[in-house]
Amino acid sequence: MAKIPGDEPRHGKVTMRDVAQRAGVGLATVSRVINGKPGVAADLIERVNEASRALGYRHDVTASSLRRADRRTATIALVLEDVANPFSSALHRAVEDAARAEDILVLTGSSDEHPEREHELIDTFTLRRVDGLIVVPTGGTDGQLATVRRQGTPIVCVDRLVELDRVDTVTVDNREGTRAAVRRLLDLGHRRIAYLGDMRAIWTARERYEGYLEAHAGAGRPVDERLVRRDIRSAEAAEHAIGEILTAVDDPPTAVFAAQNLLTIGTLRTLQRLGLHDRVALIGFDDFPLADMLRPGVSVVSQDPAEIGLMAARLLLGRINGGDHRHARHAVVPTGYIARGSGEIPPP
Amino acid sequence: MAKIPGDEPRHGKVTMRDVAQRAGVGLATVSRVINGKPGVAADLIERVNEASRALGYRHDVTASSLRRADRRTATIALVLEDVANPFSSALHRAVEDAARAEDILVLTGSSDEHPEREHELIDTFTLRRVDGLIVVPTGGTDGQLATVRRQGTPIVCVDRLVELDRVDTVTVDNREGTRAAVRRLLDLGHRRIAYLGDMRAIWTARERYEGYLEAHAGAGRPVDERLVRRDIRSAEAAEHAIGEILTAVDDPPTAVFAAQNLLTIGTLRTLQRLGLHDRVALIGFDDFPLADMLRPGVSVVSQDPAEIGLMAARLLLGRINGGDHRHARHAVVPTGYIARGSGEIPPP
DNA sequence: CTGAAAGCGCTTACAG
DNA sequence: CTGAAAGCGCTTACAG
Repeated sequence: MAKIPGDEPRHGKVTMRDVAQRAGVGLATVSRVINGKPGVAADLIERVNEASRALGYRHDVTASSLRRADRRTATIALVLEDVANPFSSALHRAVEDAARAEDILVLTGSSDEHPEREHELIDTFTLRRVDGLIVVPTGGTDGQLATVRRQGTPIVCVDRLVELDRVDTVTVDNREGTRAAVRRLLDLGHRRIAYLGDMRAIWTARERYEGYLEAHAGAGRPVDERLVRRDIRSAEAAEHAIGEILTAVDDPPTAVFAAQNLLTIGTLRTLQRLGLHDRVALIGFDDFPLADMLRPGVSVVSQDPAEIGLMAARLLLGRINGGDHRHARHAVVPTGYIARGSGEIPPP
Repeated sequence: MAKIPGDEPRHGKVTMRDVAQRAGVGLATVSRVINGKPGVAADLIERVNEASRALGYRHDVTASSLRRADRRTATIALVLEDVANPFSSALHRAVEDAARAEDILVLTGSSDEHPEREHELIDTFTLRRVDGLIVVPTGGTDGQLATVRRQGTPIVCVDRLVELDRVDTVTVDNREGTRAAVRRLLDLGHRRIAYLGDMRAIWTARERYEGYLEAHAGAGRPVDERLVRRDIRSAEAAEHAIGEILTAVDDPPTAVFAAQNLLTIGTLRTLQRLGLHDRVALIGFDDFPLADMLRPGVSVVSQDPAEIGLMAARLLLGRINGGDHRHARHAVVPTGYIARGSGEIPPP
């Protein structure tokens, strides 16, 4: 930075040394008091605190972590798909709040679902010596995660199941949430229920499809493969796919289950375009803003990203705060069902 | 953290000292090469790079910043209203991308519009010695911002105007965007246009209201105070307020301008409830997801948070990278208008 | 152009 | 219980 004449000395220049001097004690004692270590005489504690207050001393966490035995930096990192998408940002906020309660800072990064990018982020964060990592894994970095974990950094994976030694996971019950919702459609009398699913490479997508199959099996109903489209990755692709199914199949579906946000919206567009939005039932997985304002309101299987984030933060902070366990834990956060109309349309 | 027997040594333990040894040079030379400083013999550069690569050396930015004259940490901080709201998170993403291009990390925090919380965040971030600060200011921390700036940290304020020495700002043209939109309604023939506005304490809210007044003045039309409600802070309050205006006023408005996201949605709810959504025109300030899927589609004055974020990042990084100026700069990002139907409804 | 030494702000053995 | 010294991983005067 260019030096501008008017500049004051940069940042609170009062150091521990200053506090020690003013309190008339050694540097080590100040350190002990600041860190709340036991075994310091009460009057010294008093003097240090007073000097610290009088001078406006501000502890430098970064510098302290350098020599510290445990290297703690009071920082954790959060690797998301994209900080700008609603699921990610709600998760982010929940983690921020949980971390703040312990004066821990949160670093974030967006992987955009690219393993290389995720790898890079994990690399950056571990180099900055974060105390722990919460990751929505792309699936392509298991080796790296295992290594980082073995080197001592606690890790919690979120949203997708990973099976790594001492790595905790938090997921929702994708399978059960889907099964229950599809079962509702079957119970309403629907016999031909289309299914739109995300990339098979994604664990959640596979689980949700299993739920769809289980619902049919549980009701003793066959699945018509022609009503199923998987590996759909955008709203546009969903628009197209469901359009095909609705028009090209001779015996078209009377209901649709869209296994992801964007696919729900794409389906909706096509239903509106074909004028079928009041005749074909629709349930989506994952809620979205204004779903209640549409006509009909869109029924969804809802997840609670804030709850997921809180859970992940708890597991991580638990390990960081001395409770590092030998075994991996897996928390499952329940899904809900929000009936708004579209999922309650009966078959003709 | 509890030490688990199976743990490997924590983190890449190869240090600059190791590289120096392997390359057969002094520590200072390694530092010079890593930092790309001029005046090192080509063959030494080669040897250092080779040793560095062979050993898998990873530079510790945090440690380096401790002794560094400019104290740079390759970190900037972003103080948002709430990382989970769409405007904030889009801004966040844009800043992340711009910072990443220069290998700079972004710290974020949510002020929730509370000055005390904002103060705390700025405090935390400066203590961690961030190289710069991008802030969506609550308005209650001007003194702190001025001090931090004087101490040398570049600052860019976003979304709201602040007038502080050497603090840059990025805003949108709230006034002009509003004026143009309201003018459209006037040109359509509307004579009674209701106005719903956010807290007067917020600069953007005041600016938008000015735009509403200017449009009327420009068209030589009077403003009826009974159609104006300001200091509205939630969708529910907007629902209520516009309900009152539409039913209690003897000569009800034929159009509504909602000066903020939530207010637009609240208005929409009431219009739908009263069955007026196809008869009363509506324009909102700030776009929102699925606005195009509603019936009618909701017309809005749109801002581009990604553009705002990019702009802010550029101004900040410019100052950080040696271009610190004496004068404050103020960038204004233009707004757009998206016609989707609701704003195009003519008066009866 | 290059390296040995000092030092950034702190913590941690090590003596007392 | 307390303090002087060494050291965390690096950068920066300071000599050569």
